[in-house]
Amino acid sequence: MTELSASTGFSEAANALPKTYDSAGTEQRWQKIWEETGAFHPDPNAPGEPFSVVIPPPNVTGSLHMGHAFNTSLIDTIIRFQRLQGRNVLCLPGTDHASIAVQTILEKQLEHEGISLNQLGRQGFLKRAWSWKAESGGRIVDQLRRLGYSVDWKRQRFTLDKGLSDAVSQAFVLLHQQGLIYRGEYLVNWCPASGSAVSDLEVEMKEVDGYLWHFRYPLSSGPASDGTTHLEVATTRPETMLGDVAVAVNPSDERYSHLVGSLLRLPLVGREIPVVGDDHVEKDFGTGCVKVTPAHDPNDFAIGKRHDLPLITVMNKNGTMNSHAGKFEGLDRFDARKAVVKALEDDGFLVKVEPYKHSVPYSDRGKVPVEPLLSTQWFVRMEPMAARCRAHLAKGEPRFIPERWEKVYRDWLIDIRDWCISRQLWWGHRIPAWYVISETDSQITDQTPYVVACSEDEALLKAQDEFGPQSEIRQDEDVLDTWFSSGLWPFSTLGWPDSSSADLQRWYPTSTLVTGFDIIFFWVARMTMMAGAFTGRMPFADVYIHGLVRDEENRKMSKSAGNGIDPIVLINRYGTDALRFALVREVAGAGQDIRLDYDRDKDTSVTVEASRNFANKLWNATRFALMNLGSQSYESCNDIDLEALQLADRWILSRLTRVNINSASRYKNYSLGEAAKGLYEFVWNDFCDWYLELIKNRLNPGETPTETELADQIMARKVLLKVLSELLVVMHPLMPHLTEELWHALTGAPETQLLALQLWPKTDKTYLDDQLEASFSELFASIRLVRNLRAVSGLKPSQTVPVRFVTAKKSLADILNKAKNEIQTLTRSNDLEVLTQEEAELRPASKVLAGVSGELEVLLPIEGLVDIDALHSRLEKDLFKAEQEIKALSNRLANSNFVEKAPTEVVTESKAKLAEAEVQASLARRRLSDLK
RNA sequence: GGGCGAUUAGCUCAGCGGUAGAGCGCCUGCCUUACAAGCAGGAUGUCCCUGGUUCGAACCCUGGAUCGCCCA
Repeated sequence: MTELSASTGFSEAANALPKTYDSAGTEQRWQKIWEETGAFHPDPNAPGEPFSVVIPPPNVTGSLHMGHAFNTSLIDTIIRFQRLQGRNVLCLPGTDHASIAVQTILEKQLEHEGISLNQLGRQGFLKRAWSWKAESGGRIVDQLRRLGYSVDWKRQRFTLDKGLSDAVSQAFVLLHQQGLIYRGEYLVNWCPASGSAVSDLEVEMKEVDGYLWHFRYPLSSGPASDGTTHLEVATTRPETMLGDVAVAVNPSDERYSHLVGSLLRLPLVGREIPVVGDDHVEKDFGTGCVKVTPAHDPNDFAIGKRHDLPLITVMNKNGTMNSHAGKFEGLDRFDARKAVVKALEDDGFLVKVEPYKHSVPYSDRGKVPVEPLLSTQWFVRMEPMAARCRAHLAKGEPRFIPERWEKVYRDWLIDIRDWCISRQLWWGHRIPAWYVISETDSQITDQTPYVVACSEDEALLKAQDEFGPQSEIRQDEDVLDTWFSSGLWPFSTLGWPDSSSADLQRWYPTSTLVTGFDIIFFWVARMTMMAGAFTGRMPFADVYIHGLVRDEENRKMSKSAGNGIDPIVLINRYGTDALRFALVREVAGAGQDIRLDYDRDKDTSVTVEASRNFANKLWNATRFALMNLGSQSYESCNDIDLEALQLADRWILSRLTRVNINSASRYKNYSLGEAAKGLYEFVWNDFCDWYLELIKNRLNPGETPTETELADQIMARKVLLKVLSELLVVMHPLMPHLTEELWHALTGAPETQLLALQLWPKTDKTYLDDQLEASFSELFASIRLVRNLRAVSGLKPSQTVPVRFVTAKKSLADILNKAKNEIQTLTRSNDLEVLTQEEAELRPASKVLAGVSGELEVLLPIEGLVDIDALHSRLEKDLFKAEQEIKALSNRLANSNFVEKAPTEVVTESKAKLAEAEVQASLARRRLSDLK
């Protein structure tokens, strides 16, 4: 426990605190101290059960957005909690090179500057890319710091670091050795905008309004026996007809089956193409005849395979038509579409055009339709890797929270297609494959032999060994898909492939992965597959999946949509802790998206503002405590005699213990929103509204206090210290800066001693007292009743009044009697009595203010100066409510089915409620008649 | 075509078998020596529709509507 110079004087500390919480100064100061003291730089040899997290590395594409702030808030809350639990916590930060995204940004810049890629060259381009990385990465890391992220900056990694790049080469080599990586010519998703192949996951299907063009393909040998002269095909992509190699019909389609085997003459091109029968053709779709372009459509590619058809590619990689397109060569694919339609129409082959809604594959990054294109690429064989993941999943590894995401993950691992990993880009990990060029006259073709190795030297040795000492080699020009390196992140960052790495041994597998549902396939599944292949284990025990941050119109926030909110703007306005608390508090248990309100003109958010106000509430509660703690030593709060406590003390300690236990289990079980909401209620309602108000008198006993009063003051101070100091620890994961600041103010601990590294307060279940809490609920309701009565009848707030409570309920009378002093203060009463019904009857029946609630009647025996009408309507409302309840309850109890079948507790409870409502109604009736 | 969410107070969302809750907003009083970023009091709902199960349904089950997402 903290050493504290006994009487430094809390009031001095209080004087040092301004009236409102200044987030900016406080936050940056603690961020600096945390980092400089190495608070979050763990030693692998330190004691404590390990707990580790690798953060989802942000792309170095500019700056952070709200989604990162959200993810960060959740992770940091979790790891700070685990640290308070005494675990040896590593949270490893870093950034991702984001191959295609960064290259796109840079190419745009170059285009803007009028510099061509060829001019700049690969090396020149990479130089620019690295300087962009320095700038963007630096900005992102600064932003992460401003979120108060308790990560170990000394272990910060970047996916293109030496170590991580070596890991990528090693992984590639190993997969290749195992036959899981292969090279070959296949139809891939070609993004003409970025000039690269992309994976299936980087393609998004979009519904677009297009047309269905119907064309006539004539039979080349004249009319058939039944007089058929042509077949009609329908297509949404006329320009591809230049590459048609067949027309397919369903063999069971009576209209066409006899034509299977006949030849058609392809219009414009003149090529003879066969009619083939294929079961996959839908008879009911269009005309039932499908043009087959195997080199430009995945389905057609499959048909082509089945019928051994040739592949004719009619486009270049930049999306223009090539020499196979004849007179259309050089046209952009969309211009070619118009030209082809026009030509077919002119030649009389166009039958009709109908508007048609269909799905078009778009490139995620390039924002243009992808072109299925035949090209030679590198692939990872997915099925064996997925099978291993499925086997782990069957054992519950990893565990998904919320559970439903497990199904999403599992379904994707079934029927998985191979992963195209090569990208025709410069920024990224160059593929560690070298072609033996001496074998093929330095022309690299599909048949060129190659070697795969971790370095050029090693590759050369391999090549010479295999192809002779004269062998020359040249490295593949392409880079790897960014997700290839991201897949290694949980272990490459910890030192893999060096299995002797202390970090790897200590912290791998990691404990929890926290990420958005949008990258379950891209990232989570890739990590589990890679980890399975290289470490034999799943890379994390738990996967906590959260939703996305949406804007006020429920749109996903993104840079491209231009609706992103810069978290720093909100931090500047409200403080980091306020933003974090607001985000975490919004999280629902089921992992829904969260919607953040934001006024773009004013840069304000009422959600975050509410959290800022909450921070200020806690700030002022602590300030109040400091003003009232006198010379009470901080340590003394550990010495509390439960028996000697006042009821209010025992009540707040019961509440504190409860919130402590609940918070711990909620943090642990990823119910972070629940944790935040529970603490908000405890701080604001229980602690500030009730407890602090209840003890104000005891803290200020006046000029000449009695010995009892002094003892009572000390007691209140001790409890106040205990509650507040524990509360600050429990709140710390959610509002780290504020609580660190306040904890230091309260404990006087030196800056070298940090709240962030304290231990979670021990709970003592003997403090829990259900009955007392129930009694206090009744007490509070009674106080509210008096206040309501005062307000409704227009009494001045400053006016003190006598108060009479009348009740037949013993437990209630009991607590009211015991809390007389407090009630007087909280109701501005100068004279308080608790009476039985009989005692009340003996009083003169003068005109009094009266209200009823439950089995309690409140009388304020004063006359005049009150609003009788308001009081009257208030009582009538009470009566109406009571009567409604009586009706409902007696109906229920009159139902023999209910009495027989409902659990006895419920029946008893209903009877009790009915009795209570009846008392309330009769009280209200009597008071109403008194008023007349 | 298959699947998954959502639909509750003006707004944002909790609740998930025992006759509706929070924050914000709104109304009425208060500059009460921690906090006006505050205090006290108050109003506000065919819990999307439809059947069904049940003594009892916002909650469970059928069917449907609307919005959103994922996969093909």
